[in-house]
Amino acid sequence: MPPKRKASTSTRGDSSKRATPAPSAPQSVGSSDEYSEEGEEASETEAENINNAINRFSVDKFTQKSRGGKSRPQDSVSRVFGKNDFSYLALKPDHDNRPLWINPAKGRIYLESFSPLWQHAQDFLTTIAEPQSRPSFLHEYSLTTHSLYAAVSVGLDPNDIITVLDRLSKSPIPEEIRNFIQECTHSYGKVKLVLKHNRYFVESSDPEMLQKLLKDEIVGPLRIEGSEGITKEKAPKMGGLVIPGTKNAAGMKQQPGQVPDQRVTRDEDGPAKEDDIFVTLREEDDDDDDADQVHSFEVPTSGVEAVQKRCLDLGFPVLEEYDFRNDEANANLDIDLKPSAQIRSYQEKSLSKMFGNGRAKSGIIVLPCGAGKTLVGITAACTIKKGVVILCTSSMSVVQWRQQFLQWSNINPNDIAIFTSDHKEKFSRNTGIIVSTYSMVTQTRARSYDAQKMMDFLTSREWGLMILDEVHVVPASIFRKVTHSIATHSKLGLTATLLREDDKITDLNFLIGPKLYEANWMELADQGHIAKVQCAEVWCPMTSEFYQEYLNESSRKRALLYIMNPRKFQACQFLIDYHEKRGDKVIVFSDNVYALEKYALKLNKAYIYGGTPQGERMRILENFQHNEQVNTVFLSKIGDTSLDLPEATCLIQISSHYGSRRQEAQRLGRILRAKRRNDEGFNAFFYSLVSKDTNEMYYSSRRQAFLVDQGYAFKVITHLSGIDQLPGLAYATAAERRELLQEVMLQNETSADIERIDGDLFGERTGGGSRGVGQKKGVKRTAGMLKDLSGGQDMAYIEYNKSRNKELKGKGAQRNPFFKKLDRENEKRRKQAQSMLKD
DNA sequence: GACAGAGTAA
DNA sequence: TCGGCTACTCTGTC
Repeated sequence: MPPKRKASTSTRGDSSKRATPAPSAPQSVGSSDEYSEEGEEASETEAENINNAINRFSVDKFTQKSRGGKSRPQDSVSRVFGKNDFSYLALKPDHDNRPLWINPAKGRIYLESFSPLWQHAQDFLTTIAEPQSRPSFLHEYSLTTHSLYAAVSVGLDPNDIITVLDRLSKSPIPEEIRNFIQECTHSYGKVKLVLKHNRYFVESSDPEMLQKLLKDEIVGPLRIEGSEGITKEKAPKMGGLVIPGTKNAAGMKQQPGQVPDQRVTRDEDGPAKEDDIFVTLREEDDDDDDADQVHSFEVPTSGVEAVQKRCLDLGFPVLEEYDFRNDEANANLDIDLKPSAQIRSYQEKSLSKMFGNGRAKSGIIVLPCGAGKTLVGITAACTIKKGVVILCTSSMSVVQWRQQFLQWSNINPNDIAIFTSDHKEKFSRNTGIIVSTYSMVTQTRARSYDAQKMMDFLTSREWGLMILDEVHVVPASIFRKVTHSIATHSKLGLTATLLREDDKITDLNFLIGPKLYEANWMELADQGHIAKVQCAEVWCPMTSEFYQEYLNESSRKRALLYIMNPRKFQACQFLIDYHEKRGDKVIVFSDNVYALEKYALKLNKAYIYGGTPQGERMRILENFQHNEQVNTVFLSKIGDTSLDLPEATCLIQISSHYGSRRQEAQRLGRILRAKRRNDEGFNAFFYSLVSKDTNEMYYSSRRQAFLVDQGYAFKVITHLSGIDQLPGLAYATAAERRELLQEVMLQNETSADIERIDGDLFGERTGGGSRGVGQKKGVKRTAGMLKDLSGGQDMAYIEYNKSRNKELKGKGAQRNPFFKKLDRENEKRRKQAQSMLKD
């Protein structure tokens, strides 16, 4: 088989799996003759399958034509692409100069990122479509109803969308896409949800639309009797709104002739004619129907979510806008950005989407961690200048938000209050900012007296803005209540990773609002706003002892084995040593607290997990940040969300939560804000330690999907050169490794079932049957034997291991005392390890 | 300030 | 694809 052809086809096979579309390139595909000389070999690969299909083509050619449905022109390889054959789409003569391919069946848009028009096209596409995958050369976007709603909400006209799309596309816009855009956009903004005096009203200037809703089986019954009314409303003008920290409110609203902001266009040098792509988009909003009559009816607070969801399903999404400049009912808050706070171009872009027409639109802004999400939130608050509620996931980030507010704005410290379990402050004046956690606000059980009073305060008034940090958690069943239990005129969701492993993420479209802006990570890295990162996956072989146990354990217990793999430990030790010598600050992540503690104590490093008291967390982080001696810190998954670790430059991941893409991305985000990022050739490092030939490999690939979509490339490291020469390498001898294995197995069984310890160490062995997987008895027994050989049943061995003996003593009586003792033990050791930090 | 207990996310 | 398991946060009591 000619290698050349094989290579080319397999490339196509691979790429179609990820970003590359191969959408409609009839000319580029060879004729059937070229392929027909291929032999009929057994199909091993996908590429092979494709070839076989091509070979069969001559037979299928006629049957296919006679098949019903639309008759599209077919060519030699149409059969292969099936529904994805778009060869009927004609290419424009100058298609080479245009960067977009469009898939009419799925609404997917593919952008050639090497095109000179790339920058323009990207700005446009992020406005009208959702980025799916942005690797080096070809970016994939998806045109969805939500993305189109968002586009219209920032002031784009459907015809403009089609015009610009057409200008950028290699082929004329397919009919399907035109219709889709028209349909999605024409009813947008017809229905509004308005908060007035703590009551919600559904408003529309079109009485028919309202009638339609009142007749709807879901919305109708929710109406509060006798609340229909007609009001006159004057639509506000955009003019004069300036987002603090920016030169002007910019974004889509620049005057056609105006020279665009330098910072925004710094690295754009496309042909001059392309600047007018956006001219059509910069026209003023069609607020022609100013002073229109508005019809409305009231819905109860509890019904708001249902109404929003229903309207979205019906195809007229509810618009939530806050005309804060004309709001006289709520007191103004005295707040402004400090002059020193300079907003970056992408922050400005995202804010201009939010305040695009002079009012505040609810929605979500997606920025990588370290790119200044907090500052975006603060700027939004400074623009609206009304009462603000900020919700975070942990008490730690509550403190940080407050600090950031004090740092970037001139807010009076008395006007910004914290509401968590141990701080229940109130602001002294009639309006202010409250920072709290989701769980504090959604708490359903009995509250302490103070907390209840605080909640009453929160729910009894109207707020101008609610900032939802880490907004991807909101769709979770109880957190979503916050969106309506606190009355607010606008909502701003912030997150780095708009991802969940379940399908609730789309709920955010009606819980909060559309995605207003999503940054491109690679671009921010190129511009020096976030650090460049080298990603690597380190493959650590399992030692034979560990692998033996691994093969014989039920899946649940396997995890601990591959996390505690001595080779992984060594790799971790080596990498820490290597990077500390380079002067890096290293964070090690472990999802598993047992492993976290084990690693940290063995390597004599500080660690933080959920049980670490607030004060101690602060102290450790403080030291990590400023103390030259403390260059490594171990974090449990508490570090995934909301910890602010400005100076880390290297990250090592030793265990993680299954295939959670969010976690991976969030962790990576921890090193993106490195201050040295602008040094020549500076790189941050992200290592994922994976035990070879275990489930971890599979999870790891799943986890990386998001980052790969963001354009990151993972290198695979199979050998760390010099690791064997490292002085003081842990678990270098077989004896040490056996001891570790023994400990791990014990721990393993301890957490799984306390009774087992008796059987394992003191009781009689009852063969394979007692240990879970019954089917593989023969193998199990062998494993038991191996374990015995390794010292498991040997009392002498146990005597050597004093601390373990102590634990075993406690174990005999009851279940709980054992755990208590174990915990106390761990606590003691932990304190010892960390007391060194206090000096 | 420590601890138990409950509820939640993922 | 599903469900388990773990970590985390908050409350209230001592």
